[in-house]
Amino acid sequence: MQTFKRKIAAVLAPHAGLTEEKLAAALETPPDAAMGDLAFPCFALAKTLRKAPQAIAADLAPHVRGLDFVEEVQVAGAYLNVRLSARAVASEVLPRIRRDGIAYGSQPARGERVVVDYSSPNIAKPFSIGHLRSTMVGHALVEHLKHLGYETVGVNHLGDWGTQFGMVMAGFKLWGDRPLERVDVRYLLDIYVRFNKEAKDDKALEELAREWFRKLEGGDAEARKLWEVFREVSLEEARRIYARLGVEFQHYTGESFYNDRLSDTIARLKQAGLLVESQGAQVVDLEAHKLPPCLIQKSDGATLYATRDLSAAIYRVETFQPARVLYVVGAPQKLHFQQFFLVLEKLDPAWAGKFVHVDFGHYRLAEGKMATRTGNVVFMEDVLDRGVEMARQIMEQAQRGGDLEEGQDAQVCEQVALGAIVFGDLSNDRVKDVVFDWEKALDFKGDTGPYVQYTRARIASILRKGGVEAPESADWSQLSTPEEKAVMMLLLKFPQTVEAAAAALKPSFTANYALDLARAFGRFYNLHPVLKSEPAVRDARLCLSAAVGTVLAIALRLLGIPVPERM
RNA sequence: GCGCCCGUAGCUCAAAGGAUAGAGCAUCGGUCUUCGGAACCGAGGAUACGGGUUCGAUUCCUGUCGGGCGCACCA
Repeated sequence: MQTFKRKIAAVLAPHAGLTEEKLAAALETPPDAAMGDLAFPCFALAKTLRKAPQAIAADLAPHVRGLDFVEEVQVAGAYLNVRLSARAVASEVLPRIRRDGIAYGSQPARGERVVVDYSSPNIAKPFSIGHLRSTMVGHALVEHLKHLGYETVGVNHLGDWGTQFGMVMAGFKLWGDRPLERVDVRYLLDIYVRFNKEAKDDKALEELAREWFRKLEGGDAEARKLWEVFREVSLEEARRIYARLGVEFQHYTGESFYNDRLSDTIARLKQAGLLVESQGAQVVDLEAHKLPPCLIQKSDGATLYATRDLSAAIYRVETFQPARVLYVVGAPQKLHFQQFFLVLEKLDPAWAGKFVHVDFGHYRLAEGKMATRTGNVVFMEDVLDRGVEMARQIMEQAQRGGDLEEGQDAQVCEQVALGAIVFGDLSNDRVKDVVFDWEKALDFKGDTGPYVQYTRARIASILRKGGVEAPESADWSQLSTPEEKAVMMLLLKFPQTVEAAAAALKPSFTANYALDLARAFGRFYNLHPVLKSEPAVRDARLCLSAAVGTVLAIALRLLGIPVPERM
């Protein structure tokens, strides 16, 4: 796409009084393919050229008309509409995808590192559907950034410290009826829920929880032992889920990791003259930014969330020397991030803009807020398991023509379930809240992950049945239908889509692109036979199909969704 | 009370300041002796409300209403 835009810009720029870069950037896609493939709106030039925009468009038209890849130029009002020749588009994009393969749309290493902090579940609580967004948005961003030449460091900032551990420890000591070796997360959850319930009427329990947490901080052997076991069994579940989701982290540095750095951080803040005392606590005043103060140290001397986050941020900058640090954390914590980013900036002005909060809307239940405390949660593992079950049902009903080999079913069901769940999560703009709905989360029809996977699997099937590799090249003039053209225009658009997704930190761009491409291909192959066409047409269509298969596979990979060959 | 986010079709969501606001689900009607029907085609149906900026606003600014979230010793 850039190639065509640049060439058009080169001939138009001198006559439009714009730089080539600006002109190329102004080129857009018309709303209807019948109008053309690229459009240049002339409104903005009316002032500088002191001419009616329609007249400008008419004046510019002849310059584009001469280009060899241009099939037709039309002036529609103030728009200059350009139709590219299908042959030119095909010879531009199909060989490139063939050559680049899964690297299509990628960029060379740029020697910049990005730390991505994502997933970060709270330990001692089960992994809920609420953790899916951070996990998959973070993973998708990592994949996008890698594709675009960044080096990424995935960090799982486990919530493995804090008073909630005090609650579980206190609860376990009070009611625990299992040996330590036999506790698992759900058992811990029961304790946690019961503790919260009883603490409502019994204030002494809260004090007990605080006391256990103090013991833990003080290095008490028993508290330490409990903490280690609770942490490990929770992590076990999380790792199981990450394995299913195909998510990996370079570092599992949780909050506890920073415990021995907290005093340094506080000293550093003090040295910078940022700490002031307020109501017995140590805070950084942010009045000048019209924000509430950032609490660093409690009146009893204990540290807080912000202290640990500051320590982690400093550690990351010093250890990884990243260009940016992304925090994929829910929108409710926005204020917290604003505050502690400002503190970082005060500590070192060069850090301004280095830290980014990638916020997202939360999952809610139709019945109300999701909260582990009340036991009002949907477990991630249940969603995955039910997804697999539903995939199996659909697979059994489907008339698939016996294309699946023995023993593949289980794996495919898992892959398709993931496709439904993960794609459903990523295809929506991350800033919006989501009301969790079983039917919607496990939808396999229409605008869904399975639809994209299905289209890709059908392409794989066609290529298998063809019994031949798609040829390296073909007579591109055979790709003459509007459906083929539409598909190719989308293929051309893929690289800029990935860039836009990475720039906006919104994997939903890529997800929606994948749907568009799958739909466009669906139209094409329902209307035009590939294998049954005459050899020249067949070869060209095989190339086109292979290219779509490649791009869909890349898109799915960028989203962290498996790509089944058959389903 | 103050602050942030979100209001688009019956429902769930799209839309790089651009042309006639697109999909899916659901509903109704079609394709089908098929390269695998988790498919394809068609129909109806929408920008919460009022100002402003702009040649042009779903998009930017502002006010109202509605929903969500947050606002000091939790994370």
